[in-house]
Amino acid sequence: MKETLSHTSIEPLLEHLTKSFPLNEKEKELVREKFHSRLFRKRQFVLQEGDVCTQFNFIVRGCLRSYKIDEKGNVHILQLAAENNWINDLGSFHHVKPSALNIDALEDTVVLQISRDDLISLYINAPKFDRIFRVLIENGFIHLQERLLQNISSTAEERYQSFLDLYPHLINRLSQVQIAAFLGVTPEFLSRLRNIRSKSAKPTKS
Amino acid sequence: MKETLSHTSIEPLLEHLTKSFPLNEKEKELVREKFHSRLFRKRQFVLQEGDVCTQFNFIVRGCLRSYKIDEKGNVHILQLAAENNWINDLGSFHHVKPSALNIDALEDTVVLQISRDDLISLYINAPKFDRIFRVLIENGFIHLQERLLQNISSTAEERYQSFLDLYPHLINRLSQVQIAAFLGVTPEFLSRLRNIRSKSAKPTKS
DNA sequence: CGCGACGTTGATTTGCCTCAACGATTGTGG
DNA sequence: CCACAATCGTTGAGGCAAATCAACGTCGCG
Repeated sequence: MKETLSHTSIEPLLEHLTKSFPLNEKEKELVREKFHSRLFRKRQFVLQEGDVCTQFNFIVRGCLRSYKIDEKGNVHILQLAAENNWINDLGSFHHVKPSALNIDALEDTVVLQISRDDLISLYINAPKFDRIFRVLIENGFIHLQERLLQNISSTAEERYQSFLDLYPHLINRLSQVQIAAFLGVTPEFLSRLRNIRSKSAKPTKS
Repeated sequence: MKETLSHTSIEPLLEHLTKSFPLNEKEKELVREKFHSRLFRKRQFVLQEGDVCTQFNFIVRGCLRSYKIDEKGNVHILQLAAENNWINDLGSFHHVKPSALNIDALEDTVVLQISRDDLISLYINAPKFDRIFRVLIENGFIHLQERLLQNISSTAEERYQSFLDLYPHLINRLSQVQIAAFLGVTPEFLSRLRNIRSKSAKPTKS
């Protein structure tokens, strides 16, 4: 990966935003002005528990996770976010209060960030962003709802299958430990799940 | 409960909306024009699995639940919503596709409804509603995220305690069956949980 | 009044966790 | 570039939280 971010294009973000609604030149200029790129190395923190989440993060390249550590020290991954995805702690961001979450990098990752103040000024300068971010958050809400539904109504095996369907681009980029923490099972149990599956799966080439 | 809805006030909704941002008279008039009240009797469906969710529902009085029925016939409650809360299937509503959820009434319930088309016209006629609904959905997102976090990182007992803390106004209005379906445990197990708790809880009056 | 939903309790089962051990891989400092 | 440590993925044995199945008294409602 390049060491310098000077050539990091804001194009992926503009493209992503215009998917909801077309932007005029003034609005594009606002985006170019308010968002700033930043590189996070693998394992580097983007947000640490106890800190206030001050930035909205759009991922240009790489992969981040948000997670909570429970009192026993177990890691529970709330979100996995790769290219063209958003990640932050919305509650901490909006209410300007300490976050219970950590966000860190699973790979070297380039993000485009906007601060809370700049986002608010974006809303004020161009109300279209109210609409765009409304739609973005609606989509996030829908995705979160499906994950919760999955979580409360499925077995670990079904959740694993669902993960394979929904995150095909990530299965070869993440360790089993991370996948297990996302599914909400131990790595040992995920290993057993995969083992059982591979035995029962298409014994065609016998 | 009154049989007629003719006197149902739209005031609770206006009050709720102005909590985010003040509305001018024109905007209030739009709300009065676009929202319509409706009564659902206990056990009546507001939305049935397979149907498209065409309405945004704001609860004036009563209590609704959204839930999914899994292949074994078990009920999993996604949301419990009482006075001054919103409930719908946002995914079905926005993408105009069949819902996987049911919504029905746990009590006789009065809601104020707005259709998808009317909501869109609201956004077009007064962009402030883009902002208001952005904030509403942000709050819904934050709440949903906390629920998911709770769900993946806590035991049934902790979730029950959390429910007592977060929904004090509902504990005496819901049957244990409903609470269990919300917590994601069987009614039998919830009964045992309560039993153990009441034994270990303050033996002050001995 | 009768019937179906509710809340409880007991016995048994099960899905997943815990702890422990191992070889294979990764990565890192010397 | 090697040596050592750390992490990873796997497997086994045992344990626990919660589900399942069954039975029974109670209560609200039609």
